[in-house]
Amino acid sequence: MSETGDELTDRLTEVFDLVGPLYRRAQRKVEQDAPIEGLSVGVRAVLNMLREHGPMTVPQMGRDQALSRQFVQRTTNDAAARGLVEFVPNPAHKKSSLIRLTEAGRAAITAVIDRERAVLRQIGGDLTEAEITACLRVLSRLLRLVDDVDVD
Amino acid sequence: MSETGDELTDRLTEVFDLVGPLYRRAQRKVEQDAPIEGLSVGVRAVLNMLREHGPMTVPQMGRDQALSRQFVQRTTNDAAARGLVEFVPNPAHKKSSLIRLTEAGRAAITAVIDRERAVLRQIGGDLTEAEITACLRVLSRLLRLVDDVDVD
DNA sequence: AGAAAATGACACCTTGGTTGTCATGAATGA
DNA sequence: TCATTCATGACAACCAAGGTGTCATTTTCT
Repeated sequence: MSETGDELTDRLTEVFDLVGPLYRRAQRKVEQDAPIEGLSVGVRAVLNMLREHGPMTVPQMGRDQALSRQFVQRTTNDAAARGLVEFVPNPAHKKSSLIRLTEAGRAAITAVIDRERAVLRQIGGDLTEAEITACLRVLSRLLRLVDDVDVD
Repeated sequence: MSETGDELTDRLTEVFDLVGPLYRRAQRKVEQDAPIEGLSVGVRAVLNMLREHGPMTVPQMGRDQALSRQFVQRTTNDAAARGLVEFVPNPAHKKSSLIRLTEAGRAAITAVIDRERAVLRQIGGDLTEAEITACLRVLSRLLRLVDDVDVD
């Protein structure tokens, strides 16, 4: 094993290696948990964005999550077909309407999030505020690093 | 937004929300970076496991990364076809051979990792050892939490 | 007003990853 | 020891996440 760099870099690599398994297992966990509401991970992501940021347009969501515009579009249309979101006229843009959560959509995403939070809470006690803050900072930095990949 | 829980849980949710985009963008970054060596993310993962743990069997790798046995098998066969890994007889198990990096395989994965490390190093300076340690701890906890999902 | 960019619709494709089945080789317990 | 059960590998079918390409319409910019 060549000693090319500093210790920190090694540790960062470890972080990266953790993200993969975590993402995959979490995804399975979610889709194994969510079928009651029938939300795919895509729909879940859209609903969650709307829940946090309020109404947004499709391209906005795509940029926000580094997903292709078309993918978000499809997902959004799907969510709309299920009555989870609705298109409201965008004063600033005739063609590109704002996407807003319906009551059903809000109920669905809230239920999912609450269930996830319940699970998260079980382990939260063991971790300190500072640790989580640090984690967020590290992940944000990593995210910003790979952020220049532009899609669409 | 219902105030159902503690602050910590909220922050953990944030962590989770960061893992998704990070995984996706990193994956794209890797596959956009790695084509020189021609490694898919699957092959990359296999080679990296072998690089860190030494020779292992396919099922071992699957369990380690929470991937289905068959997926790892396919990926491994692919890697073998490209001469990146080789099957060495397993004294403890006639049917299940150990998978070992070839010289070419080691060279390939080393090159990839080194390039990644170079990128990582750019931002490493901004983060402290303690922060990364905390991040690793948090992610590990999360990983353990969703760990009971068994595949295959 | 005209050119360039943004949006939506639609179709196609790639690929990461799983599931199922079957045959064979390994472990286990009566 | 033998029968049963479990682990492994091969092969195929399948699914879903997500991207790409194209075209028509709408917006924006100069």
